[in-house]
Amino acid sequence: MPAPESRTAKGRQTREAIDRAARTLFAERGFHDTTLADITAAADRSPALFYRYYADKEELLLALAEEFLNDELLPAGNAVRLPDSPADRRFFDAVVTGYWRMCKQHIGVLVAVAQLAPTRPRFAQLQNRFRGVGMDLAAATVRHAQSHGHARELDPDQVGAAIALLFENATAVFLRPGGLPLTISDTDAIATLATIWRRTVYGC
Amino acid sequence: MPAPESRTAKGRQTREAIDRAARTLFAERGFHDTTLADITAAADRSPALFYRYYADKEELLLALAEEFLNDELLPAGNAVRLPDSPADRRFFDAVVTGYWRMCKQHIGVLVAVAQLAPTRPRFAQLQNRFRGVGMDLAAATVRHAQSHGHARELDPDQVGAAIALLFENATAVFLRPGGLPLTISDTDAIATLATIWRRTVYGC
Amino acid sequence: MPAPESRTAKGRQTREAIDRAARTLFAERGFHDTTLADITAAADRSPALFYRYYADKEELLLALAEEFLNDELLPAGNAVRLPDSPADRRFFDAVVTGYWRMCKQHIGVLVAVAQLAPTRPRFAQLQNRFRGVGMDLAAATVRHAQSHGHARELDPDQVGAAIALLFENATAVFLRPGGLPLTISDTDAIATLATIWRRTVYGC
Amino acid sequence: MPAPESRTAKGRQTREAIDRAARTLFAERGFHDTTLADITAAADRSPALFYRYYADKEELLLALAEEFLNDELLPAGNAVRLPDSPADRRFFDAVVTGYWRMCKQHIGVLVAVAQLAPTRPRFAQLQNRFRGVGMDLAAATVRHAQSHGHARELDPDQVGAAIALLFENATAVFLRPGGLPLTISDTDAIATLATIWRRTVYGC
DNA sequence: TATGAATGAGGATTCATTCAT
DNA sequence: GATGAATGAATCCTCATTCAT
Repeated sequence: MPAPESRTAKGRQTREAIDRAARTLFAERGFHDTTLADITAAADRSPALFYRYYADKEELLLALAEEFLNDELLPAGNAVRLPDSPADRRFFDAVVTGYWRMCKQHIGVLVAVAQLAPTRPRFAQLQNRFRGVGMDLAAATVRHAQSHGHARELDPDQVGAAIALLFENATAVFLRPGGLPLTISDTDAIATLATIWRRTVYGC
Repeated sequence: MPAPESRTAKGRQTREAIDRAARTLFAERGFHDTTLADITAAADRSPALFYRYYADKEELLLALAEEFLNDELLPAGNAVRLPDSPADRRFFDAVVTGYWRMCKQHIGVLVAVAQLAPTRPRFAQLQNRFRGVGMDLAAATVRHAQSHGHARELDPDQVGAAIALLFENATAVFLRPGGLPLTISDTDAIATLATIWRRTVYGC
Repeated sequence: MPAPESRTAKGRQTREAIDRAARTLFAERGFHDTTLADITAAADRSPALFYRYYADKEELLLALAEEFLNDELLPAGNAVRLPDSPADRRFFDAVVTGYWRMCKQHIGVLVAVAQLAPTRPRFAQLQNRFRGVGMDLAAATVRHAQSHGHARELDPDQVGAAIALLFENATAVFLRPGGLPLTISDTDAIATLATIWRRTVYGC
Repeated sequence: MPAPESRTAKGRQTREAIDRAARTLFAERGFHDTTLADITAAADRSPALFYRYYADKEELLLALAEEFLNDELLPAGNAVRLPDSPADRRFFDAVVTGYWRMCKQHIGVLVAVAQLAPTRPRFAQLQNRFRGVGMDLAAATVRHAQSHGHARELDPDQVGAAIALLFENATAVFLRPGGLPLTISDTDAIATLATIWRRTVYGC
């Protein structure tokens, strides 16, 4: 039923209005507390219209998430180089900053996916693809460091996974209002994450 | 309406049956996909009986979480000592192992709280109290290390928060089936977390 | 199941505690918003105990109403004399005062009966027996006046009914807090009712 | 959620079907014994549809009552003139007849409001607005009579209130089947009420 | 494409009432 | 006589989803 590529301009506008409304509402209320009626109302459209574009609410989230993953996260992940040396603080800062910015734009989608993942295998897999980007990158930095004589004792994959999970949760928590008692600026949060990553890999 | 401490033995049994059922189901299906009917059925009781013990599903979760926090997590947190030296790997392993074990018992509650926190302030606060335990401890290890000349550049509170978020997400993910593509044994997971913590604090 | 005359003293106490609680609660919240649990809790007894004394909530109300009717209203109604003359203001004042006082004690029962009467024939009949007392008396004053040359044009029964309905509603309204925008003292209310009755019958 | 004025004709029909069903059922069974399912079934609609038009059963009653009050009772009340003289029986008959007819159309609403008023402040206030119409009018006739030398001893407001309460109860009782043991035709009831009112004011 | 109206299925919740002790 | 525990049968209400236009 959903047209693969919505033909008319009007149709595209509607779809985008729905997407935008969903992203905002997911960020504010999470997945379960956002009803389809909320979304279509926020998009100034009729409830029935939703079904011209998506089969159901999960399909919508899936589409938003895939879009984020394929259009932003994966390309960004592939473009990353590895650090030149233990002293290359620029590398860690730059990567974390980029990651942070992207997540900030799509925090609603990330939160919604995280709410569904424990229950729906489909979303668990999706979430793992998100994680994979970070895991692979972090693991690569470990291997890279090891090839230069550092961090001998570390298991690259396990450490990579842990680093990715740290980042995932940190964005989810810091990027939402009221997430923590402690208020931390974006800059500080980024610096802290970069530091932990770096010290884990290089020990300094 | 729910008697503060159910008087009779029968009542206590029922309450525990409900609690047990809820813990299991929350772990399996999360909060939103567990209905009250599911819980009472799993506890082999009538749906109406639920309301003798809890006002609603959120109240139940709150009680389970408070119990975990007050009876296990906080006492354990208070009992922890600080590491003797950078070489005191025992310290980190022991603490992480203890934390891991406790979370494993209550993973359903942790998952459910995490699902509600983005939406319900009450649960966001509760979650922060959980986090607080880890944050304080991790921050203390940073300060302790600094007082011995290590980790000068770190902000103890921010690093403490990050470490706590790492642990929170790692337990949530590793302790559930299908959480990650990568399968990691409990021992390995514990070792990895302890290592990241230690290297962040002491750089080795 | 309910013992006709509760044997033991303890039993009588319990029954009276329940009756008292019901009267109070009916007055405060009406019949439908008073649950059996409310009543037994207010009586400091267990819910199950209720059924030793009454078959259900309606039976309880019925008993309270019958008691009021048979023990107070009917005897009082029978004891009334007729007015000596058009100038006998004492008569009307005294009768209305007595009626007012009795109703004040049992306003909860009256309100509850009034709430059920539109629906349950049993209570409609009961309500009519209450009304009958006033109707008969008022009709008698009309006939009495006519036998002395007054109020020729009036139909005694119809006027009696109307006067009774006036009194019924006036007590129901004035004897409950917030009943009317206008606040009227008991004395004034009584005087006004007596006056309307008298002027209707004697025209002065 | 309920559109202010349902746009389409179909919507208006449905709303009216629900209103009609509610008026009938309230008249037959009162408020508490009429379920939403009863109403929607009588309106030949699905239960869920109710919530497109009203938030709940009380909101529905409120709307019906406001409509009656604002569209019929208040305009009629404002249009009334005062009696020319003590002999102006036409006045009293006409006013009472009009009132009687209006109430007859909406007896269900009146009964339902009366059932809720003892408990819900909102409905108590509403009921007082209904009463206000009669109270003001009756009080005005007293004042008018006093300005021509009659009824010196009466307090206009208190007598007005009492007359209004008489009418309120008389309609509630006579306009429902089985209300009284005594069967009285509409004409007789109207005549009796008019007479009591007139005699109270003018003494003849 | 778009919409207001309509619905079915399901979950939370309440309460009178009964049971076992 | 008394009680805490337990239950079945409603009822309200929500929401994703479909229909008719």
